[in-house]
Amino acid sequence: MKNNHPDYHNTFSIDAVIFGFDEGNLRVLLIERGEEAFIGKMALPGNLVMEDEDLDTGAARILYELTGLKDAHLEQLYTFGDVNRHPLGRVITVAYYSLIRIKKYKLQPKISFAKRAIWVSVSEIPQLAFDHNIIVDKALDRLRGKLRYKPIGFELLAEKFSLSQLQDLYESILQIPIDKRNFRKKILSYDLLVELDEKQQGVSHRAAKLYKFDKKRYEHLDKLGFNFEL
Amino acid sequence: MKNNHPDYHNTFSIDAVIFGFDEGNLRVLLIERGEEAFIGKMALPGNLVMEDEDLDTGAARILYELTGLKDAHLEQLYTFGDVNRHPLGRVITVAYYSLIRIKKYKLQPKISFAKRAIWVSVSEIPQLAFDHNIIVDKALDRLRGKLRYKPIGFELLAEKFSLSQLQDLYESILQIPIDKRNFRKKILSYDLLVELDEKQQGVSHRAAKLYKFDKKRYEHLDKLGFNFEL
DNA sequence: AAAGATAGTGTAATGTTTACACTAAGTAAT
DNA sequence: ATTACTTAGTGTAAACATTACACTATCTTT
Repeated sequence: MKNNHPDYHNTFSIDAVIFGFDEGNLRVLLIERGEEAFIGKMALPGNLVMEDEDLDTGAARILYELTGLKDAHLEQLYTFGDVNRHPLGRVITVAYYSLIRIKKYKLQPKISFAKRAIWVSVSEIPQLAFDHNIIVDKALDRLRGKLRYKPIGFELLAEKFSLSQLQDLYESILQIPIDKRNFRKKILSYDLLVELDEKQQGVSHRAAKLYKFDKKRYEHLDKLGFNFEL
Repeated sequence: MKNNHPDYHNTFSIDAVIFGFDEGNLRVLLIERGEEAFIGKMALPGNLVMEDEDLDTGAARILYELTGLKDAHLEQLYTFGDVNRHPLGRVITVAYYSLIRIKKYKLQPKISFAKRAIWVSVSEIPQLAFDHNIIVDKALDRLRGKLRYKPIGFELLAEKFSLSQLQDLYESILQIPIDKRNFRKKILSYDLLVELDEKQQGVSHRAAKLYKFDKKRYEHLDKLGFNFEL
């Protein structure tokens, strides 16, 4: 079962782990594969890289073709290169990951390589093609690690959010309870949130104030050596 | 200059950034290349991966062949895949890094691909072949980041070391001054160092007590959710 | 008007980090 | 054997950060 397919000789691919957050659930973007190997199985969006294409460029292209997503800020995660990870030959894959706002995008595969693209809660991920379950686990580890010391949670929320929504995100991704007063005190102390003149709409209880993340200010402080930590 | 060499068609390589520490200097292991491209230039130890070889296995093999080093604990760093990073064709490279005790190993290339292997202080790294300066910079960033929240400094020191040597290592890699009393208080508070019944030998001043790192205990605490931080 | 739901708020106790300077032990030179 | 030199080794008080903890405010629904 090794190196026996002409198109899969000594070549490389990209797979993307795209996280979203929705109704208190962390979700991953999966496609249903429309081609061999693993036709019909769920998998991460991924495909072969072209020969005249930088890795980062290829990652953006492949994500767009398979899901319709554009402009996600992809970061490299890890490279998986076990000899037998692909049944049709030697393919190493460079995994990327990204955090996006689910509602900002409409999923729509551009090529039949993906039959459809869907958001799946991380607690309900099925058995995936290739070693993709391992890749998702690695991405989850990275996300959890990074969430504690970089202000990246905002990328998963709507632009305007309440402090409770933010706390809910941290609690649900890190799987720890957080004290409400201490959470607010700490997150506000960094002075990275801008309080808006606006409240939640359409909730059947007291509406919360909305905030947005001051990215400019964070980047400024970051350069000065400031360290975020939740 | 692209994809015009039959051996370099759509293929991948591994490069290793091996750090050592010596006389207050952080050093990187470099080879002098004995083959094209960049013959005669200094470069990271690196070579093409074989088709029937896992990445991790290939990394260990290549490091051994080019430097004589065995059993270094290699960790994946990042994958570099710009189209034009290699002048003879499309080669993506998976970079690995490792921290080792310089004195534990004798450098001795096993194949002529490397004319010689030497330790170079990070402050004196020349212009290297390919994009290897960028790879070294990335490894340095990773090392500095990791040093703060994982007890990895010990891998660079002799098995038995004094607290001053350890402090010197932190100060010199992180390029910050550290208060001696606070440093000792903190590092000892983790209870990860075993005080030995032994002192420094052959120094022309008061000899320091020697310690060793209790790796077993660290791994145990790590599993329980303990977080090291300097 | 009452019940239900979530938002929003302060303080005291505990633990951590920081800043800071002298004595102890050994070697080398006279 | 005394002195000078070099690095090892040590404690405390003040500032700061973290934790634990419970009630009132605001809005909607009935």
